[in-house]
Amino acid sequence: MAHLTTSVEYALHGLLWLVDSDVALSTREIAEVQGISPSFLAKIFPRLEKAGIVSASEGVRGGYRLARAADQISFLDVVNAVEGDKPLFDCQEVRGRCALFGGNPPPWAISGTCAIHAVMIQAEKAMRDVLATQTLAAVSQRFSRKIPATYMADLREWFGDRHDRRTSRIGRPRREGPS
Amino acid sequence: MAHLTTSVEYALHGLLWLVDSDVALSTREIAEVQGISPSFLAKIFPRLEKAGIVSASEGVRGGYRLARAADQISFLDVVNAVEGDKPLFDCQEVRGRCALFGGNPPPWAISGTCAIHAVMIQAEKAMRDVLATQTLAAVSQRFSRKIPATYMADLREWFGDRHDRRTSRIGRPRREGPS
DNA sequence: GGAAATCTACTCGGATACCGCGTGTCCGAGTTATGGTGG
DNA sequence: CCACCATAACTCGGACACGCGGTATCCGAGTAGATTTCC
Repeated sequence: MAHLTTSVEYALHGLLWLVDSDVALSTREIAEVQGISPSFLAKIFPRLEKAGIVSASEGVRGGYRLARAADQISFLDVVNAVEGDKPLFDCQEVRGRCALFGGNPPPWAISGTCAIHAVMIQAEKAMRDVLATQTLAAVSQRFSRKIPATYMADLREWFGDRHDRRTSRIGRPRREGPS
Repeated sequence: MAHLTTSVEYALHGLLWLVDSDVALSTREIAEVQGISPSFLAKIFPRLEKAGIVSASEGVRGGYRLARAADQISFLDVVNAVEGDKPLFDCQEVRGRCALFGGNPPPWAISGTCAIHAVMIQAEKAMRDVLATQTLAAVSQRFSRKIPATYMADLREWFGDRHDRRTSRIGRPRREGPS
């Protein structure tokens, strides 16, 4: 398992579907069009909503939309929302455990940040800076440049069919018994 | 658990003890002076040796020394040695799983690197670049500036006592039976 | 025809299981230096 | 006096247990929208 988890990857891929969509998409739709687990994606999106990245609408034809413009959503926003800005390195404070201190480390040994920790913080900041510069809009644009027109049409059809099938069964009570 | 693990932290702290040492230090000594698990540290140092960061000498008074100058050992070297340059992000290739492809993604969809993956690679590179700039010598120097002279003397005594006790018992067969 | 009931699909939240990996311990094998022992 | 042996401490390597957290599934509760039913 890497530090940037699969959850983040699924969230980002899912969000890209919302960039150009004018209707709300349910987690099930997003999951199934990508061939990933609907149950798992349904656990990720609430975190994005709590972070204000997407807004949810309930009920039939409910789903998620982007809560703000795609160029205002950075990769860092998504990572923090899904993982809760988990640190890259958690210092065990080895400094203060030196045998000579006997459990009572002197102030000079534990003041400030650990020299090793400081390097790691710097490395983490460099990583996060890169994530902060990349937005959903930029990546979406970069990606849509590769897509052939026929694929776009097929996608529209796929979502259209799904949408029709969804609403056509709403509210129709069962005529007869089970099976 | 973070991406830069406790093993890396222990390795770095351990290596710092070797920077200014003219004798080889055993993993047990290094672990006990720092108050960490000797068994665990003994599992980490062989990796550093395999990577050519330290050199081991066997037998009594054996132990580890730095295999090259401390300013030629970067944090990145240590991280790679201990963790085996585990990627920050492992792409699940969601691109090719789109439902429209039906298991056979077209070449345009899976050629090149995934747009999301590319961002992560860039972020990882930024992190590794920082780690590559920091050397053991630099951090050791930064740290030794904080250490009072009395502490240095105490340390020398601690290692001296240990060394004497170690050699004074070598080769002396038990005079009497157990206990 | 309009209001209420019904049904469906959705989001939300929690409970649960699985599994890989990092942490930590333990033990046996092989190696080296030291000091005692026997020729 | 010298060669040999026993001992202690070390590295090396693997086996093993433990626990945490990420992945993944399932289910119940509450909600919104469309249709049918009833007055």
